[in-house]
Amino acid sequence: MRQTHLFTKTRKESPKDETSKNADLLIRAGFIHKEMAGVYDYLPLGLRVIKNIEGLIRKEMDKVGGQEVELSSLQNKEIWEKTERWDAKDIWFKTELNGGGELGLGFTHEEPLTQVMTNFVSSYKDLPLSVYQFQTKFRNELRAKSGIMRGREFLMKDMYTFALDKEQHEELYAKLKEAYIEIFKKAGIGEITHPTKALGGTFSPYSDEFQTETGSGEDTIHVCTACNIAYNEEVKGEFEKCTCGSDSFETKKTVEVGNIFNLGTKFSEALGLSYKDESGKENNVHMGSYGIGLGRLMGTIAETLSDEKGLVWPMSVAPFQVHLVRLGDNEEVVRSADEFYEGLLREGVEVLYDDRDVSAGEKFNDSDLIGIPLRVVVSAKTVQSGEHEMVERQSGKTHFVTESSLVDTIQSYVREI
RNA sequence: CGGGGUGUGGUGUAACGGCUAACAUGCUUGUUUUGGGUACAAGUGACUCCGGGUUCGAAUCCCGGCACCCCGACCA
Repeated sequence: MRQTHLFTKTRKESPKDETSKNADLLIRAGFIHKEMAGVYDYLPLGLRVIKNIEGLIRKEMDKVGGQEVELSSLQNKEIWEKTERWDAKDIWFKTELNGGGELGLGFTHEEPLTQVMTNFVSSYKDLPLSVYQFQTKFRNELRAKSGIMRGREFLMKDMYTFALDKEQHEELYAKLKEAYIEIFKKAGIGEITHPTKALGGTFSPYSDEFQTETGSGEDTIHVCTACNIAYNEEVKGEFEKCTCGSDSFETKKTVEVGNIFNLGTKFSEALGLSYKDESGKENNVHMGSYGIGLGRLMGTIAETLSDEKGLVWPMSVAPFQVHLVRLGDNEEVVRSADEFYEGLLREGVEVLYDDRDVSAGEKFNDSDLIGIPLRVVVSAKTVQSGEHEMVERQSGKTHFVTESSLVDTIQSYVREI
C-alpha cells in the first residue's frame, strides 16, 4: 500500500484523554480511533493487525479440530433465563423490540451455541466437537479502562467443546491448552506469558488463565521460578508448592490474555443438550469454554513489545511486513523505489510504501512509531551504491543488501513466522 | 456504584472576573531543505462541553447535567 493513499496520519502529541500506553501508541500511530469510553474503531493499520491475529488463532483452532461458526450478537432472553443469567448479570446491554419483547447484546455465547447444538447432537457418534467463532462481545462494564484492554465492545475468539464425558473433555482441554501456548508464542509474547492456575467455576476447582507480564497489568500472579507455571493471587494460598515441586515464586503484574475452563454439564443440563450412548441411555454433554480477546491481545503486544520510539510488531501480526521508505524525489530514486515496490508486491510481500513528499526525519519517526518489523530505505545514496539499507525495527540492526538479493532476504525474515 | 480529577480551533496547551480568547502543532499556498519531525512568509481554523444563575462584564465564580481520565469495588 502506498502511504499517500493511507488516510490515517500519525500524531506527535499523546491524546489527553488516554493514559494507557496501548491506546496512546495505537492512537498516535493511527491504528485505532476512540469512539467513546471503552469503544474503539479499528482503522486500516489496526484492522490489519486484528485480521492477522485472527488468522493466527484460526490456524491453531483448526489444527485441533475446531469448526468455525458465527453466531448472532442479538440474543434471545428466553435462552438466558434457562441458565438464570438474564437477570443475574448486570453486564448486559439490553434493548427492546418494536412492539415489545426484550433482547440483549451477547456478552458470551455458551447459551446460544448449546441451543444450536441440540439440533445436531443426539448420539455418542456425534461427539466430540469443538466449535469456535470470532464475535463481537458487548459488556456493560461499570468502568471501561486501560485503552483497548477493557472495553464495552470487543472482538473475541470463543471456542466451546462438547464431549461425551469428563475424560474426553480433559483430552480436548489439554489439547486446547497447548494450542493456546502456541498462539501466544507465535504472537511474540510467549516468553512473558504464563499458564496460570486461577479460580474455577461450578464444575472444577480451577481454571487456566494465560497471563502476560506487563507493568500496567490488573492481575497479580506468582510465577514458579523453576518451571514458569504461575498461580493467580486469588488462589495462591492453596498452592504452597508448584506442581513441579518447587516452592520458589516470583510476583508479577500481568494482564489476562486468555482463559479456558471446564463448564461441566451446567449448560447442557439447562438447555437440554444430551446424547444417547451405546446402550441407548441419555447423557448430558460435557462442555468446555476457551476465550481470547483479540483487541486485548493486540493491546498487550503493543504495550509489551514497544519501545520509546513507538510500536514494535512481531512479523506474525504486523500490519505490513516491510516498510519501504523512499528518501528524496529525484527521478532515479522514485523509479528505483517504485520498481522495488512493484517487485515486492509481485512476490506477495506485504509492504507499506512511504512515497510521501516529506522530510527524511518525519519518515523515520513515523516508521518507528508504526513499528513495521523491516524497514528498507531507498535513497540517492543506496541507488548509487546498488545496495539498499534494511533495518530491523526491534533490534535496530542494519544490513546493506544488494538490490537483487533483497527480496530473498526479506522473504527469509517473513518465513520465520 | 463510592472517591478524586479534567472539559478551550483537528491535536496538545495558555489566558488575574475586564481589550478582537493566545501559543505550538496540523492543514492550504509560495520559497527553501532533502538521511532523524528543515527554515521563512502568508493564509485557514473556536458559539471556550451543555443548560441555568451571579455580575456593568464570565473560558474564569455558583448550581444542575453530560462526557472523559484515574483509584477502589466489580469483572469466565
